[in-house]
Amino acid sequence: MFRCVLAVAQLPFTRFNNTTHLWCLRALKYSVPILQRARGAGERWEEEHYEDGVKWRFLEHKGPLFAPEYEPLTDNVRFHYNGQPMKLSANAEEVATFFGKMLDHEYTTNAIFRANFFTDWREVMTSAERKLITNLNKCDFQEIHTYFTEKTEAKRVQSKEVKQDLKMEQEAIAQEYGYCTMDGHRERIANYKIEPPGLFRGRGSHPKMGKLKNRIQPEDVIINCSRDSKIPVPPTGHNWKEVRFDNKVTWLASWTENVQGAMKYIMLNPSSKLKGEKDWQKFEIARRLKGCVDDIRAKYSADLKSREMKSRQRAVALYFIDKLALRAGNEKEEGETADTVGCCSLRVEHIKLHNKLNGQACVVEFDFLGKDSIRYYNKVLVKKQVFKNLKHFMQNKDPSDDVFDRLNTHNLNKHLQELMEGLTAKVFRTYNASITLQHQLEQLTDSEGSEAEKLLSYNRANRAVAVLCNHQRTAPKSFDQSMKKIQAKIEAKKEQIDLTKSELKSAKMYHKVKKDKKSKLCKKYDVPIEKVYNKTQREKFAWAIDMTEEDFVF
DNA sequence: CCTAGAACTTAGCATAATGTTG
DNA sequence: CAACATTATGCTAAGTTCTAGG
Repeated sequence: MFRCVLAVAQLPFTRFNNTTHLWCLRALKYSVPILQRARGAGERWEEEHYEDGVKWRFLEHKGPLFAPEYEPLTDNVRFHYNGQPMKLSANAEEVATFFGKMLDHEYTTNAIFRANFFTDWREVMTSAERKLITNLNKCDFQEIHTYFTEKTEAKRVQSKEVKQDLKMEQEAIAQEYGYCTMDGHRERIANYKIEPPGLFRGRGSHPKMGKLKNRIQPEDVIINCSRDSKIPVPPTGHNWKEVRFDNKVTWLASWTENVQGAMKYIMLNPSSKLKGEKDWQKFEIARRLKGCVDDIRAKYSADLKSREMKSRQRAVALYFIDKLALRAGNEKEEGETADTVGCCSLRVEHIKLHNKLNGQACVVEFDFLGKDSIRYYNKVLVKKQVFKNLKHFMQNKDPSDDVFDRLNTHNLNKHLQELMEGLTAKVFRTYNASITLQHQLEQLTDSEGSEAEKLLSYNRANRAVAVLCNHQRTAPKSFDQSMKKIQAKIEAKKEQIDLTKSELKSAKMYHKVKKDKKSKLCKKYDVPIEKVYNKTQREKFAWAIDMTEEDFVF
Protein backbone atom coordinates (compact mmCIF):
# COMPACT_ATOMS: atom_id res chain seq x y z
CA MET A 1 0.00 0.00 0.00
CA PHE A 2 2.57 2.53 1.04
CA ARG A 3 4.83 1.69 -1.82
CA CYS A 4 1.88 2.46 -3.99
CA VAL A 5 1.26 5.85 -2.40
CA LEU A 6 4.92 6.72 -2.87
CA ALA A 7 4.81 5.75 -6.49
CA VAL A 8 1.95 8.16 -6.99
CA ALA A 9 3.64 10.99 -5.16
CA GLN A 10 6.90 10.69 -7.03
CA LEU A 11 5.43 11.00 -10.43
CA PRO A 12 6.19 13.97 -12.60
CA PHE A 13 3.24 15.54 -14.45
CA THR A 14 0.71 14.00 -12.11
CA ARG A 15 -1.46 15.95 -9.78
CA PHE A 16 -1.51 14.48 -6.34
CA ASN A 17 -4.96 15.69 -5.44
CA ASN A 18 -7.85 14.91 -3.12
CA THR A 19 -9.10 12.26 -5.43
CA THR A 20 -5.88 10.38 -5.21
CA HIS A 21 -5.98 10.63 -1.44
CA LEU A 22 -9.54 9.36 -1.39
CA TRP A 23 -8.55 6.49 -3.56
CA CYS A 24 -5.71 5.55 -1.27
CA LEU A 25 -7.93 5.74 1.78
CA ARG A 26 -10.50 3.56 0.14
CA ALA A 27 -7.82 1.13 -0.89
CA LEU A 28 -6.69 0.96 2.72
CA LYS A 29 -10.19 0.53 3.97
CA TYR A 30 -11.03 -2.40 1.73
CA SER A 31 -7.89 -4.08 0.63
CA VAL A 32 -6.17 -4.45 3.95
CA PRO A 33 -8.84 -6.67 5.48
CA ILE A 34 -8.86 -8.74 2.32
CA LEU A 35 -5.12 -8.92 2.41
CA GLN A 36 -5.04 -10.13 5.95
CA ARG A 37 -7.67 -12.69 5.36
CA ALA A 38 -6.02 -13.95 2.24
CA ARG A 39 -2.76 -14.36 4.07
CA GLY A 40 -4.11 -15.90 7.23
CA ALA A 41 -2.57 -19.30 7.88
CA GLY A 42 -4.27 -21.64 5.46
CA GLU A 43 -7.41 -19.57 5.71
CA ARG A 44 -9.35 -18.94 2.57
CA TRP A 45 -11.06 -15.61 2.35
CA GLU A 46 -14.33 -17.15 1.28
CA GLU A 47 -14.64 -18.66 4.73
CA GLU A 48 -14.95 -15.17 6.10
CA HIS A 49 -17.99 -14.84 3.95
CA TYR A 50 -21.56 -15.15 5.13
CA GLU A 51 -23.09 -18.58 5.03
CA ASP A 52 -25.04 -20.00 2.15
CA GLY A 53 -25.76 -17.23 -0.28
CA VAL A 54 -26.25 -14.48 2.29
CA LYS A 55 -24.86 -11.30 0.76
CA TRP A 56 -25.23 -8.85 3.64
CA ARG A 57 -26.55 -8.40 7.17
CA PHE A 58 -27.56 -4.76 7.03
CA LEU A 59 -28.56 -2.61 4.09
CA GLU A 60 -29.94 0.90 4.23
CA HIS A 61 -30.44 3.33 1.37
CA LYS A 62 -32.55 6.24 0.15
CA GLY A 63 -34.17 4.47 -2.77
CA PRO A 64 -33.48 5.37 -6.39
CA LEU A 65 -33.55 8.84 -7.90
CA PHE A 66 -36.28 9.26 -10.48
CA ALA A 67 -35.88 11.03 -13.79
CA PRO A 68 -36.94 14.68 -13.75
CA GLU A 69 -40.49 15.33 -14.94
CA TYR A 70 -41.04 16.30 -18.52
CA GLU A 71 -40.96 20.04 -19.16
CA PRO A 72 -43.34 20.91 -22.00
CA LEU A 73 -41.97 22.95 -24.87
CA THR A 74 -42.79 26.61 -25.10
CA ASP A 75 -45.06 27.66 -27.97
CA ASN A 76 -42.24 28.99 -30.10
CA VAL A 77 -40.80 25.49 -30.55
CA ARG A 78 -43.17 23.90 -32.99
CA PHE A 79 -43.68 20.49 -34.45
CA HIS A 80 -44.89 20.50 -38.05
CA TYR A 81 -47.01 17.93 -39.74
CA ASN A 82 -47.30 18.07 -43.47
CA GLY A 83 -45.86 21.58 -43.36
CA GLN A 84 -48.35 22.84 -40.78
CA PRO A 85 -47.34 23.77 -37.22
CA MET A 86 -49.15 21.71 -34.64
CA LYS A 87 -49.28 21.73 -30.85
CA LEU A 88 -49.03 18.20 -29.52
CA SER A 89 -50.51 16.84 -26.32
CA ALA A 90 -47.98 16.61 -23.50
CA ASN A 91 -47.39 12.86 -23.84
CA ALA A 92 -47.09 12.91 -27.62
CA GLU A 93 -44.82 15.93 -27.41
CA GLU A 94 -42.50 14.28 -24.93
CA VAL A 95 -42.03 11.26 -27.18
CA ALA A 96 -41.57 13.56 -30.16
CA THR A 97 -38.70 15.24 -28.35
CA PHE A 98 -37.00 11.87 -27.91
CA PHE A 99 -36.93 11.52 -31.68
CA GLY A 100 -36.22 15.17 -32.39
CA LYS A 101 -33.15 15.20 -30.14
CA MET A 102 -31.71 12.31 -32.15
CA LEU A 103 -32.23 13.82 -35.58
CA ASP A 104 -28.55 13.87 -36.47
CA HIS A 105 -28.09 10.27 -35.37
CA GLU A 106 -28.05 7.52 -37.94
CA TYR A 107 -30.76 5.69 -36.00
CA THR A 108 -33.40 8.13 -37.22
CA THR A 109 -32.75 7.08 -40.82
CA ASN A 110 -33.08 3.38 -40.01
CA ALA A 111 -36.33 1.86 -41.28
CA ILE A 112 -36.83 -0.43 -38.28
CA PHE A 113 -36.07 2.34 -35.82
CA ARG A 114 -38.51 4.64 -37.56
CA ALA A 115 -41.26 2.06 -37.78
CA ASN A 116 -40.97 1.06 -34.12
CA PHE A 117 -40.82 4.65 -32.99
CA PHE A 118 -43.81 5.62 -35.05
CA THR A 119 -45.94 2.74 -33.78
CA ASP A 120 -45.14 3.48 -30.16
CA TRP A 121 -45.46 7.21 -30.62
CA ARG A 122 -48.90 6.86 -32.10
CA GLU A 123 -49.94 4.83 -29.10
CA VAL A 124 -49.35 7.76 -26.74
CA MET A 125 -51.12 10.23 -29.02
CA THR A 126 -54.65 11.42 -28.41
CA SER A 127 -57.13 9.88 -30.84
CA ALA A 128 -57.33 13.17 -32.72
CA GLU A 129 -53.55 13.26 -33.13
CA ARG A 130 -53.49 9.64 -34.15
CA LYS A 131 -56.06 10.29 -36.77
CA LEU A 132 -54.09 13.14 -38.27
CA ILE A 133 -50.51 11.89 -37.95
CA THR A 134 -50.29 8.82 -40.13
CA ASN A 135 -46.98 9.21 -41.91
CA LEU A 136 -43.64 9.75 -40.21
CA ASN A 137 -42.17 11.16 -43.41
CA LYS A 138 -44.53 14.10 -43.08
CA CYS A 139 -43.31 14.88 -39.57
CA ASP A 140 -40.88 17.73 -39.12
CA PHE A 141 -38.97 17.74 -35.84
CA GLN A 142 -36.41 20.30 -36.93
CA GLU A 143 -37.40 23.06 -34.51
CA ILE A 144 -37.34 20.59 -31.65
CA HIS A 145 -33.90 19.46 -32.70
CA THR A 146 -32.60 22.99 -33.00
CA TYR A 147 -34.06 23.89 -29.63
CA PHE A 148 -32.21 21.11 -27.83
CA THR A 149 -28.99 21.67 -29.73
CA GLU A 150 -29.04 25.31 -28.71
CA LYS A 151 -29.82 24.35 -25.15
CA THR A 152 -26.77 22.11 -25.04
CA GLU A 153 -24.65 24.84 -26.53
CA ALA A 154 -25.93 27.40 -24.04
CA LYS A 155 -25.00 25.02 -21.25
CA ARG A 156 -21.56 24.55 -22.73
CA VAL A 157 -20.74 28.23 -22.83
CA GLN A 158 -22.04 29.28 -19.43
CA SER A 159 -19.56 30.71 -16.97
CA LYS A 160 -17.23 28.69 -14.83
CA GLU A 161 -19.05 29.82 -11.70
CA VAL A 162 -22.44 28.67 -12.93
CA LYS A 163 -20.99 25.36 -13.99
CA GLN A 164 -19.37 24.98 -10.61
CA ASP A 165 -22.65 25.65 -8.83
CA LEU A 166 -24.46 23.11 -10.96
CA LYS A 167 -21.77 20.58 -10.23
CA MET A 168 -22.13 21.20 -6.51
CA GLU A 169 -25.86 20.65 -6.76
CA GLN A 170 -25.30 17.36 -8.54
CA GLU A 171 -22.76 16.38 -5.96
CA ALA A 172 -25.23 17.07 -3.15
CA ILE A 173 -27.77 14.80 -4.82
CA ALA A 174 -25.13 12.14 -5.30
CA GLN A 175 -24.23 12.35 -1.64
CA GLU A 176 -27.85 11.77 -0.71
CA TYR A 177 -28.88 9.08 -3.19
CA GLY A 178 -25.58 7.76 -4.46
CA TYR A 179 -24.50 5.93 -1.34
CA CYS A 180 -25.87 3.25 0.91
CA THR A 181 -24.81 1.59 4.11
CA MET A 182 -23.96 -2.06 3.84
CA ASP A 183 -22.70 -3.88 6.89
CA GLY A 184 -21.17 -0.80 8.42
CA HIS A 185 -19.57 0.52 5.26
CA ARG A 186 -20.73 3.53 3.30
CA GLU A 187 -20.72 2.22 -0.24
CA ARG A 188 -21.12 3.96 -3.55
CA ILE A 189 -24.07 2.89 -5.69
CA ALA A 190 -23.25 2.26 -9.35
CA ASN A 191 -26.52 3.47 -10.88
CA TYR A 192 -28.71 5.23 -8.35
CA LYS A 193 -30.63 7.04 -11.08
CA ILE A 194 -33.63 5.30 -12.61
CA GLU A 195 -33.21 5.09 -16.37
CA PRO A 196 -35.10 7.99 -17.95
CA PRO A 197 -37.71 7.39 -20.66
CA GLY A 198 -36.46 7.47 -24.23
CA LEU A 199 -36.13 5.45 -27.41
CA PHE A 200 -34.51 2.05 -27.15
CA ARG A 201 -31.06 2.03 -28.74
CA GLY A 202 -30.38 -1.61 -29.49
CA ARG A 203 -27.03 -2.50 -31.03
CA GLY A 204 -26.63 -4.04 -34.46
CA SER A 205 -29.82 -4.74 -36.34
CA HIS A 206 -32.02 -5.05 -33.32
CA PRO A 207 -35.66 -5.71 -34.13
CA LYS A 208 -36.83 -3.51 -31.24
CA MET A 209 -34.73 -0.42 -31.86
CA GLY A 210 -36.72 2.80 -31.68
CA LYS A 211 -39.35 1.42 -29.35
CA LEU A 212 -40.40 3.66 -26.50
CA LYS A 213 -38.81 3.01 -23.14
CA ASN A 214 -41.50 4.00 -20.68
CA ARG A 215 -41.06 6.35 -17.77
CA ILE A 216 -40.58 4.34 -14.60
CA GLN A 217 -42.80 5.22 -11.63
CA PRO A 218 -42.30 4.32 -7.98
CA GLU A 219 -45.22 1.92 -8.48
CA ASP A 220 -42.94 -0.09 -10.83
CA VAL A 221 -40.05 -0.31 -8.40
CA ILE A 222 -39.24 -3.01 -5.88
CA ILE A 223 -37.11 -1.87 -2.98
CA ASN A 224 -34.75 -4.23 -1.22
CA CYS A 225 -33.18 -3.36 2.15
CA SER A 226 -32.91 -4.45 5.77
CA ARG A 227 -36.05 -4.84 7.79
CA ASP A 228 -34.45 -2.81 10.56
CA SER A 229 -33.17 -0.02 8.32
CA LYS A 230 -34.77 3.31 7.53
CA ILE A 231 -37.05 2.18 4.72
CA PRO A 232 -36.80 4.45 1.65
CA VAL A 233 -39.71 6.84 1.35
CA PRO A 234 -41.39 6.92 -2.08
CA PRO A 235 -41.88 10.33 -3.75
CA THR A 236 -44.95 12.15 -2.39
CA GLY A 237 -48.22 10.76 -3.61
CA HIS A 238 -46.62 7.51 -4.69
CA ASN A 239 -46.02 4.01 -3.40
CA TRP A 240 -43.41 1.38 -4.09
CA LYS A 241 -44.47 -1.69 -5.95
CA GLU A 242 -43.06 -3.72 -3.10
CA VAL A 243 -40.56 -3.53 -0.29
CA ARG A 244 -38.67 -6.71 0.41
CA PHE A 245 -35.93 -7.76 2.77
CA ASP A 246 -33.92 -10.30 0.82
CA ASN A 247 -30.31 -10.52 1.92
CA LYS A 248 -29.55 -13.32 -0.54
CA VAL A 249 -29.36 -10.81 -3.37
CA THR A 250 -27.13 -7.77 -3.83
CA TRP A 251 -29.53 -5.30 -5.45
CA LEU A 252 -31.13 -2.31 -3.73
CA ALA A 253 -33.97 -1.75 -6.16
CA SER A 254 -35.32 -3.32 -9.33
CA TRP A 255 -37.94 -2.84 -12.00
CA THR A 256 -39.04 -4.52 -15.20
CA GLU A 257 -38.20 -2.68 -18.36
CA ASN A 258 -40.96 -2.63 -20.98
CA VAL A 259 -39.09 -3.04 -24.27
CA GLN A 260 -37.57 -6.47 -23.68
CA GLY A 261 -39.34 -7.35 -20.46
CA ALA A 262 -35.97 -7.60 -18.71
CA MET A 263 -35.26 -6.84 -15.07
CA LYS A 264 -33.15 -3.82 -14.27
CA TYR A 265 -31.27 -3.49 -11.00
CA ILE A 266 -29.72 -0.86 -8.85
CA MET A 267 -26.48 -2.24 -7.48
CA LEU A 268 -23.23 -1.20 -5.85
CA ASN A 269 -20.23 0.39 -7.47
CA PRO A 270 -17.27 -1.85 -8.44
CA SER A 271 -15.22 -0.15 -5.72
CA SER A 272 -17.50 -1.62 -3.04
CA LYS A 273 -16.42 -4.46 -0.81
CA LEU A 274 -19.17 -6.69 -2.15
CA LYS A 275 -18.26 -6.24 -5.81
CA GLY A 276 -14.55 -6.09 -5.16
CA GLU A 277 -14.50 -9.40 -3.37
CA LYS A 278 -16.55 -11.02 -6.08
CA ASP A 279 -14.12 -9.73 -8.64
CA TRP A 280 -11.24 -11.02 -6.58
CA GLN A 281 -12.88 -14.40 -6.44
CA LYS A 282 -13.21 -14.40 -10.21
CA PHE A 283 -9.47 -14.11 -10.61
CA GLU A 284 -8.89 -16.75 -8.00
CA ILE A 285 -10.98 -19.16 -10.04
CA ALA A 286 -8.97 -18.24 -13.12
CA ARG A 287 -5.78 -18.91 -11.21
CA ARG A 288 -7.10 -22.29 -10.15
CA LEU A 289 -7.78 -23.03 -13.79
CA LYS A 290 -4.13 -22.25 -14.47
CA GLY A 291 -3.25 -25.13 -12.17
CA CYS A 292 -5.35 -27.70 -13.99
CA VAL A 293 -5.65 -26.35 -17.51
CA ASP A 294 -3.18 -28.91 -18.86
CA ASP A 295 -5.32 -31.76 -17.59
CA ILE A 296 -8.45 -30.16 -18.97
CA ARG A 297 -6.81 -29.68 -22.34
CA ALA A 298 -5.71 -33.29 -22.36
CA LYS A 299 -9.23 -34.33 -21.50
CA TYR A 300 -10.94 -32.45 -24.29
CA SER A 301 -8.24 -33.42 -26.74
CA ALA A 302 -8.99 -37.03 -25.94
CA ASP A 303 -12.72 -36.35 -26.25
CA LEU A 304 -12.20 -35.16 -29.80
CA LYS A 305 -12.15 -38.85 -30.68
CA SER A 306 -15.01 -39.91 -28.45
CA ARG A 307 -17.57 -42.25 -30.02
CA GLU A 308 -20.29 -40.12 -28.54
CA MET A 309 -21.32 -37.22 -30.75
CA LYS A 310 -22.17 -34.98 -27.80
CA SER A 311 -18.71 -35.39 -26.27
CA ARG A 312 -16.99 -34.69 -29.54
CA GLN A 313 -19.03 -31.56 -30.11
CA ARG A 314 -18.30 -30.43 -26.59
CA ALA A 315 -14.61 -31.08 -27.11
CA VAL A 316 -14.46 -28.98 -30.27
CA ALA A 317 -16.43 -26.18 -28.62
CA LEU A 318 -14.08 -26.21 -25.66
CA TYR A 319 -11.11 -26.14 -27.99
CA PHE A 320 -12.47 -22.93 -29.51
CA ILE A 321 -13.41 -21.38 -26.19
CA ASP A 322 -9.93 -22.09 -24.88
CA LYS A 323 -7.89 -21.30 -27.97
CA LEU A 324 -9.89 -18.34 -29.29
CA ALA A 325 -11.50 -17.00 -26.11
CA LEU A 326 -14.96 -17.27 -27.65
CA ARG A 327 -17.96 -16.61 -25.42
CA ALA A 328 -20.22 -19.47 -24.39
CA GLY A 329 -23.06 -18.57 -26.74
CA ASN A 330 -26.48 -19.00 -25.20
CA GLU A 331 -29.45 -19.64 -27.40
CA LYS A 332 -31.60 -16.55 -27.94
CA GLU A 333 -35.21 -16.10 -28.73
CA GLU A 334 -35.53 -15.44 -32.42
CA GLY A 335 -36.80 -12.03 -33.42
CA GLU A 336 -36.45 -10.61 -29.93
CA THR A 337 -32.83 -9.50 -30.21
CA ALA A 338 -30.12 -8.91 -32.81
CA ASP A 339 -28.93 -12.12 -34.41
CA THR A 340 -25.63 -12.71 -32.67
CA VAL A 341 -23.88 -15.92 -31.65
CA GLY A 342 -21.18 -17.35 -29.42
CA CYS A 343 -19.46 -20.70 -29.45
CA CYS A 344 -22.35 -23.06 -28.67
CA SER A 345 -24.72 -21.21 -30.95
CA LEU A 346 -22.44 -21.05 -34.00
CA ARG A 347 -24.23 -21.96 -37.20
CA VAL A 348 -22.92 -23.65 -40.32
CA GLU A 349 -23.03 -20.31 -42.15
CA HIS A 350 -20.50 -18.82 -39.71
CA ILE A 351 -17.71 -21.27 -40.50
CA LYS A 352 -15.77 -22.05 -43.65
CA LEU A 353 -13.44 -25.02 -43.79
CA HIS A 354 -10.29 -24.84 -45.88
CA ASN A 355 -8.43 -28.09 -46.46
CA LYS A 356 -5.62 -25.89 -47.68
CA LEU A 357 -5.20 -22.16 -47.39
CA ASN A 358 -2.00 -20.28 -48.24
CA GLY A 359 0.02 -23.40 -47.84
CA GLN A 360 -1.53 -24.32 -44.50
CA ALA A 361 -3.68 -27.34 -43.93
CA CYS A 362 -6.85 -27.40 -41.82
CA VAL A 363 -7.79 -23.76 -41.61
CA VAL A 364 -11.13 -22.70 -40.15
CA GLU A 365 -12.47 -19.34 -41.20
CA PHE A 366 -14.85 -17.73 -38.70
CA ASP A 367 -17.14 -14.91 -39.64
CA PHE A 368 -19.96 -14.09 -37.29
CA LEU A 369 -21.48 -11.33 -35.19
CA GLY A 370 -20.79 -11.73 -31.49
CA LYS A 371 -21.87 -9.75 -28.45
CA ASP A 372 -22.96 -6.20 -29.31
CA SER A 373 -22.97 -7.28 -32.96
CA ILE A 374 -19.22 -6.92 -33.09
CA ARG A 375 -17.88 -8.93 -36.01
CA TYR A 376 -15.55 -11.79 -35.27
CA TYR A 377 -13.42 -12.62 -38.26
CA ASN A 378 -10.52 -14.99 -37.95
CA LYS A 379 -8.71 -17.68 -39.91
CA VAL A 380 -7.37 -20.30 -37.58
CA LEU A 381 -5.09 -23.23 -38.04
CA VAL A 382 -6.64 -26.10 -36.07
CA LYS A 383 -5.77 -29.64 -35.09
CA LYS A 384 -6.52 -32.22 -37.73
CA GLN A 385 -9.01 -33.96 -35.48
CA VAL A 386 -10.88 -30.72 -34.83
CA PHE A 387 -11.08 -30.09 -38.54
CA LYS A 388 -12.31 -33.62 -39.22
CA ASN A 389 -14.96 -33.33 -36.54
CA LEU A 390 -16.19 -29.99 -37.78
CA LYS A 391 -16.52 -31.35 -41.27
CA HIS A 392 -18.61 -34.14 -39.87
CA PHE A 393 -20.78 -31.87 -37.69
CA MET A 394 -21.52 -29.66 -40.68
CA GLN A 395 -22.28 -32.45 -43.12
CA ASN A 396 -25.76 -32.43 -44.63
CA LYS A 397 -26.80 -29.34 -42.73
CA ASP A 398 -28.31 -26.10 -43.93
CA PRO A 399 -26.37 -22.86 -43.46
CA SER A 400 -28.81 -21.86 -40.71
CA ASP A 401 -28.39 -25.09 -38.73
CA ASP A 402 -26.39 -25.21 -35.51
CA VAL A 403 -22.88 -26.61 -35.82
CA PHE A 404 -23.11 -28.07 -32.32
CA ASP A 405 -26.64 -29.43 -32.36
CA ARG A 406 -26.14 -31.61 -29.28
CA LEU A 407 -24.61 -28.88 -27.21
CA ASN A 408 -25.77 -25.91 -25.17
CA THR A 409 -24.15 -23.67 -22.59
CA HIS A 410 -25.93 -25.42 -19.76
CA ASN A 411 -24.57 -28.88 -20.42
CA LEU A 412 -21.20 -27.48 -21.37
CA ASN A 413 -20.92 -25.66 -18.05
CA LYS A 414 -22.19 -28.69 -16.20
CA HIS A 415 -19.35 -30.68 -17.69
CA LEU A 416 -16.85 -27.96 -16.77
CA GLN A 417 -18.09 -27.97 -13.16
CA GLU A 418 -17.18 -31.63 -13.00
CA LEU A 419 -13.66 -30.89 -14.19
CA MET A 420 -13.07 -28.08 -11.70
CA GLU A 421 -15.23 -26.48 -9.07
CA GLY A 422 -16.43 -23.06 -10.16
CA LEU A 423 -15.31 -23.56 -13.74
CA THR A 424 -17.58 -22.14 -16.43
CA ALA A 425 -16.98 -21.14 -20.03
CA LYS A 426 -16.28 -17.51 -19.23
CA VAL A 427 -13.45 -18.40 -16.88
CA PHE A 428 -11.42 -19.36 -19.94
CA ARG A 429 -11.67 -15.80 -21.20
CA THR A 430 -10.46 -14.43 -17.89
CA TYR A 431 -7.71 -17.00 -17.71
CA ASN A 432 -6.50 -16.60 -21.27
CA ALA A 433 -6.63 -12.82 -21.11
CA SER A 434 -4.58 -12.81 -17.90
CA ILE A 435 -2.03 -15.33 -19.06
CA THR A 436 -1.65 -13.59 -22.41
CA LEU A 437 -1.00 -10.28 -20.71
CA GLN A 438 1.57 -11.80 -18.43
CA HIS A 439 3.41 -13.61 -21.20
CA GLN A 440 3.40 -10.56 -23.42
CA LEU A 441 4.77 -8.43 -20.62
CA GLU A 442 7.53 -10.91 -19.90
CA GLN A 443 8.39 -11.02 -23.54
CA LEU A 444 8.22 -7.33 -24.25
CA THR A 445 9.45 -5.67 -21.11
CA ASP A 446 13.10 -4.87 -20.66
CA SER A 447 13.62 -4.15 -16.98
CA GLU A 448 16.41 -1.73 -17.89
CA GLY A 449 14.19 0.23 -20.24
CA SER A 450 12.90 3.73 -19.66
CA GLU A 451 9.47 4.44 -18.27
CA ALA A 452 8.19 5.31 -21.73
CA GLU A 453 9.47 2.01 -23.10
CA LYS A 454 7.82 0.06 -20.32
CA LEU A 455 4.59 1.87 -20.91
CA LEU A 456 4.84 1.01 -24.58
CA SER A 457 5.37 -2.63 -23.69
CA TYR A 458 2.39 -2.53 -21.43
CA ASN A 459 0.24 -1.04 -24.15
CA ARG A 460 1.40 -3.66 -26.60
CA ALA A 461 0.62 -6.45 -24.18
CA ASN A 462 -2.75 -4.90 -23.54
CA ARG A 463 -3.32 -4.73 -27.24
CA ALA A 464 -2.61 -8.45 -27.56
CA VAL A 465 -5.31 -9.12 -24.97
CA ALA A 466 -7.76 -6.90 -26.79
CA VAL A 467 -7.09 -8.78 -30.00
CA LEU A 468 -7.59 -12.10 -28.24
CA CYS A 469 -10.88 -10.99 -26.73
CA ASN A 470 -11.95 -9.25 -29.94
CA HIS A 471 -12.53 -6.01 -28.07
CA GLN A 472 -13.09 -3.20 -30.49
CA ARG A 473 -15.12 -0.17 -31.13
CA THR A 474 -16.42 1.33 -34.28
CA ALA A 475 -14.01 3.83 -35.76
CA PRO A 476 -15.15 7.42 -35.39
CA LYS A 477 -16.24 9.17 -38.58
CA SER A 478 -13.17 11.33 -38.41
CA PHE A 479 -10.91 8.26 -38.43
CA ASP A 480 -9.34 8.78 -41.85
CA GLN A 481 -8.66 12.42 -41.22
CA SER A 482 -7.09 11.94 -37.82
CA MET A 483 -5.06 9.04 -39.17
CA LYS A 484 -3.60 11.37 -41.78
CA LYS A 485 -2.75 13.89 -39.12
CA ILE A 486 -1.02 11.23 -37.12
CA GLN A 487 0.98 10.18 -40.16
CA ALA A 488 2.07 13.77 -40.67
CA LYS A 489 3.15 13.93 -37.07
CA ILE A 490 5.27 10.85 -37.52
CA GLU A 491 7.04 12.38 -40.47
CA ALA A 492 7.73 15.55 -38.56
CA LYS A 493 9.14 13.74 -35.60
CA LYS A 494 11.18 11.05 -37.23
CA GLU A 495 14.27 12.54 -35.65
CA GLN A 496 13.31 11.74 -32.11
CA ILE A 497 12.31 8.18 -32.77
CA ASP A 498 12.14 7.05 -29.19
CA LEU A 499 9.62 9.62 -28.14
CA THR A 500 7.56 9.34 -31.25
CA LYS A 501 7.21 5.61 -30.96
CA SER A 502 5.15 5.75 -27.83
CA GLU A 503 3.08 8.61 -29.12
CA LEU A 504 2.18 6.85 -32.32
CA LYS A 505 1.30 3.78 -30.38
CA SER A 506 -1.01 5.56 -28.05
CA ALA A 507 -2.57 7.41 -30.96
CA LYS A 508 -3.20 4.18 -32.77
CA MET A 509 -4.37 2.55 -29.61
CA TYR A 510 -7.03 5.15 -29.25
CA HIS A 511 -8.53 4.28 -32.58
CA LYS A 512 -8.18 0.59 -32.67
CA VAL A 513 -8.42 -0.84 -29.23
CA LYS A 514 -10.44 -0.41 -26.13
CA LYS A 515 -8.20 -1.04 -23.23
CA ASP A 516 -8.51 -4.18 -21.21
CA LYS A 517 -7.69 -3.69 -17.64
CA LYS A 518 -6.81 -6.85 -15.88
CA SER A 519 -3.16 -6.33 -15.14
CA LYS A 520 -1.87 -6.45 -11.65
CA LEU A 521 1.65 -6.30 -12.88
CA CYS A 522 2.52 -2.59 -12.90
CA LYS A 523 4.30 -2.80 -9.64
CA LYS A 524 6.28 -5.77 -10.76
CA TYR A 525 7.64 -3.86 -13.69
CA ASP A 526 7.85 -0.61 -11.82
CA VAL A 527 5.49 1.35 -14.01
CA PRO A 528 3.55 4.16 -12.31
CA ILE A 529 0.06 2.93 -11.82
CA GLU A 530 -1.83 5.97 -13.05
CA LYS A 531 -0.10 5.89 -16.41
CA VAL A 532 -1.93 2.67 -16.96
CA TYR A 533 -5.20 2.89 -15.09
CA ASN A 534 -7.55 5.78 -14.68
CA LYS A 535 -9.18 6.64 -11.39
CA THR A 536 -12.20 4.38 -11.82
CA GLN A 537 -10.04 1.44 -12.70
CA ARG A 538 -7.70 2.09 -9.81
CA GLU A 539 -10.61 2.18 -7.42
CA LYS A 540 -11.94 -1.03 -8.77
CA PHE A 541 -8.61 -2.76 -8.59
CA ALA A 542 -7.48 -1.23 -5.34
CA TRP A 543 -7.31 -4.66 -3.84
CA ALA A 544 -5.28 -6.04 -6.71
CA ILE A 545 -2.80 -3.21 -6.66
CA ASP A 546 -2.31 -3.75 -3.01
CA MET A 547 -1.84 -7.47 -3.28
CA THR A 548 0.74 -7.23 -5.98
CA GLU A 549 4.20 -8.01 -4.74
CA GLU A 550 7.14 -7.49 -7.04
CA ASP A 551 7.22 -11.18 -7.77
CA PHE A 552 3.52 -11.50 -8.36
CA VAL A 553 2.55 -13.72 -11.22
CA PHE A 554 -0.94 -14.44 -12.28
C1' DC B 1 -34.03 -33.37 -15.69
C1' DC B 2 -35.60 -28.80 -18.30
C1' DT B 3 -36.70 -24.21 -18.74
C1' DA B 4 -37.94 -19.50 -17.74
C1' DG B 5 -36.89 -15.88 -15.18
C1' DA B 6 -33.76 -13.69 -11.86
C1' DA B 7 -29.26 -12.13 -10.82
C1' DC B 8 -25.02 -10.53 -11.93
C1' DT B 9 -20.93 -9.41 -15.30
C1' DT B 10 -19.19 -7.48 -19.47
C1' DA B 11 -19.00 -4.09 -22.94
C1' DG B 12 -19.69 -0.40 -26.42
C1' DC B 13 -21.47 4.08 -27.14
C1' DA B 14 -22.61 8.83 -25.42
C1' DT B 15 -21.23 12.63 -23.17
C1' DA B 16 -18.61 15.33 -19.83
C1' DA B 17 -14.18 16.83 -18.55
C1' DT B 18 -9.71 17.95 -19.59
C1' DG B 19 -5.81 18.86 -22.54
C1' DT B 20 -3.74 20.95 -26.72
C1' DT B 21 -3.21 24.03 -30.37
C1' DG B 22 -3.50 27.81 -33.48
C1' DC C 1 -9.78 31.67 -25.86
C1' DA C 2 -12.26 29.06 -29.28
C1' DA C 3 -11.89 24.84 -31.66
C1' DC C 4 -10.41 20.63 -31.82
C1' DA C 5 -8.44 16.20 -29.73
C1' DT C 6 -8.21 12.97 -26.18
C1' DT C 7 -9.39 10.86 -21.93
C1' DA C 8 -12.56 9.72 -18.20
C1' DT C 9 -16.91 8.72 -16.66
C1' DG C 10 -21.79 7.62 -17.16
C1' DC C 11 -25.18 4.88 -19.00
C1' DT C 12 -27.47 0.87 -20.16
C1' DA C 13 -27.59 -3.01 -23.57
C1' DA C 14 -26.21 -7.55 -24.02
C1' DG C 15 -24.14 -11.17 -22.46
C1' DT C 16 -23.38 -15.46 -18.83
C1' DT C 17 -24.67 -18.07 -14.99
C1' DC C 18 -27.63 -19.32 -11.23
C1' DT C 19 -31.92 -20.79 -9.30
C1' DA C 20 -36.49 -22.10 -8.46
C1' DG C 21 -40.28 -24.48 -9.81
C1' DG C 22 -42.71 -27.60 -12.77
